[in-house]
Amino acid sequence: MEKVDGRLVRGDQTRRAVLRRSVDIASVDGLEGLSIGRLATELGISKSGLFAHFGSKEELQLSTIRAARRIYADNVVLPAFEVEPGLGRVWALSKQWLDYSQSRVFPGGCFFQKVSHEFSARDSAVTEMLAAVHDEWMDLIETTIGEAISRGELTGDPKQLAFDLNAYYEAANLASILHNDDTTYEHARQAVRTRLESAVVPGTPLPW
Amino acid sequence: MEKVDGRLVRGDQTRRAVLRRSVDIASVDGLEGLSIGRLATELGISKSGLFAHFGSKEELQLSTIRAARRIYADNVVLPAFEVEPGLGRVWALSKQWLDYSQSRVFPGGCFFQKVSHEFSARDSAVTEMLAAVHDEWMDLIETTIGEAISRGELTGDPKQLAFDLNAYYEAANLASILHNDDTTYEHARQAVRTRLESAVVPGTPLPW
DNA sequence: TAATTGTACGAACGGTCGTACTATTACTCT
DNA sequence: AGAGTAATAGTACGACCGTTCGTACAATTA
Repeated sequence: MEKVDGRLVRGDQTRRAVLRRSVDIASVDGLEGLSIGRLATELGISKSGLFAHFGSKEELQLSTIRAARRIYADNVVLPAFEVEPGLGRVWALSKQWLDYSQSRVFPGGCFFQKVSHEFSARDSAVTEMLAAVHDEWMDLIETTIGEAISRGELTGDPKQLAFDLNAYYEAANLASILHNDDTTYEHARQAVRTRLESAVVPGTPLPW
Repeated sequence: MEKVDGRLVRGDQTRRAVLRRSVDIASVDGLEGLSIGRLATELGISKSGLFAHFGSKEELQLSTIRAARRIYADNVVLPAFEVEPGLGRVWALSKQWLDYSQSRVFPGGCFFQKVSHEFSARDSAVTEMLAAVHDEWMDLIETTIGEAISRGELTGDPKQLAFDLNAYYEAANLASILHNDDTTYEHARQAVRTRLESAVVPGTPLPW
């Protein structure tokens, strides 16, 4: 029971407020650095009241990942999908991703980069969900590239191209946060353009 | 006072044993997940005795980074530097890095990837040291590429090429750990080869 | 031999962690 | 209006955190 007549009931409002704060904290301090007591204090609610919404720390972490996924979809995927399938959409996806990272939709940079590294070497439900999200994302790039290939705008191995593009995104994200300097995004944008040009079918108009 | 007649004294042996374990733990659970109590228990020594060697948690973290840097230098940089400067060395550096990650010199994959993400959005002495190590590493790649350019084996912007190669390394490292599957290293090796071929001066023999 | 230093120890400190229970408040529905 | 339920708060817990302390023993130096 989350909605009544389309209106949010009290509990769900709290839940949303908690998760909105959770994703920001986790993008900076990780999903372990995200502590229930701290979260409650910052939101001005009781620790036990907050805890009751999730039942366990792990469930809070999983819910936080789901919330971050929605924000990610809204800020990266949806805008890119307003562009027609093909090379234009591949470029839009790259542009949206780098803008998403650079504009600090999450204060600590890409949420998923952060927490994926945090849980990468463990074996938990959180790790599994993060691996699934990573898979989902790589599949999405590959599919988008596949559409461009079907339309005769790109050639080559979509998996390889997806790997390369994603690598540029991630590298720019880390370097920019670590050095608090976003000149690296230009390297990434240049890398994307050059890599796409190497795979583009002659005669195809370039979207940048 | 660390050595007597070239022999290690007791305290330094302990210190080394601690750090050898620290880098492994940190590569899996991060530098915050590295707790003094746990470390002491695993090594069978007292918490307070261990603590006395470092004086603070932060100093333990900094020492751990220095220890990891030595291991990194031994396993990645030194082997590559046995190859003559030029394209061959650039390739050797890439190969060594991917082997270093794939062979799990650190059980959690690349130590620096892990902890750099962990501390990237913070502002501490640890963050500064990690940023410095990252800089040092990027400079090393650029210099190595610069040598190949001076010898007329490569063309283009060394900074851009360094960014691209490092991006392939990092992306392969994360994907392989997250999915517990090392097929992604072949994507990385292929990406490195293709990228180098795009910058190689015609007539230069390829080292792979 | 005496004094000093290096190394490691156990115990305890105040804090924070996640979690479990019980009470209290606020809202819905008949 | 009163019962019933959902949401929040209060309190307490055991475990672990980094850190400090006083102490014991061994090795080095005087």
